[in-house]
Amino acid sequence: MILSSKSFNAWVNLFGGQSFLWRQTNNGELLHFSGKFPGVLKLREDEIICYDFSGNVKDYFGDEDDYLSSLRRLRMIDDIMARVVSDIQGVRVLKQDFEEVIFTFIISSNNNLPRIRNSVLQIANRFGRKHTKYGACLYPDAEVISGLSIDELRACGVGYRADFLIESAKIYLRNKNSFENLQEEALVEALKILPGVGDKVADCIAVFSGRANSFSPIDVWAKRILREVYNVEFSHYSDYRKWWRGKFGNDAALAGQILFEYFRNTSKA
DNA sequence: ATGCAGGGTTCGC
DNA sequence: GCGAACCCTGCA
Repeated sequence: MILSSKSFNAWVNLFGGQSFLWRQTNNGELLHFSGKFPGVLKLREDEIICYDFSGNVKDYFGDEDDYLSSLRRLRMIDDIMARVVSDIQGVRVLKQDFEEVIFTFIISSNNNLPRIRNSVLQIANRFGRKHTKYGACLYPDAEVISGLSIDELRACGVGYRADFLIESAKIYLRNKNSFENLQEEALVEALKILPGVGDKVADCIAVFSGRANSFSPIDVWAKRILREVYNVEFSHYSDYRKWWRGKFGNDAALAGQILFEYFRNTSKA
């Protein structure tokens, strides 16, 4: 499969904080060291070539036509979106494996991107199986994580989240089926039974696995941007979800990614 | 050098 | 509902 660089910004989408399961190899390719969905991307000037993905590649990266019609709708919402959408290209929302997003984003709470990435990579390298072709270690599944010790995980730099990961893995394995038919708010509420998963991480899981699109995760940056750009601020997290849905409907998840990319880089907020 | 924030959540009151 | 603690690193 081939993606156009213009309609898919690999650097932003894969390394901007939606996923922690990508890394550059020494020959410059991008490796998805996911245990569920491994594969390799080669970046050319104007296209991205996907190799050896075991699953449905198209589903993971999102459909180009859906993306373009979302952009058309977002452009018409207000002047801010009109400007932002025309300035930013190729920012999308990934549809990652549900289980893997859970067990990488638990590590993200009160943490920073380089450290999260480092922890995720260490967990893969120590406890993941090797990819048959590339020899890289792939991120372990919930089954494996549930069997690790706190010390083994702490050695990967996750700190107090080690306990969250192990306990959540056990609870997830027992309740796997209960998540299957849930989406949007119902899904984020259900996800909060997992220790280490609060409002924000639940939103990340739902949105970055493609199972919610009517809101976008609210972190410190998002709060800052929404306050300064749209002049909105709430004390209850769920009020942000309502605001997103009211403003952007089913394009809210994409709107969030595009807005944050724009205002974080250009610091025009 | 000390303090604080970093893509928050849990626990205790 | 509210504040504090949490593991650890980088940066002011």
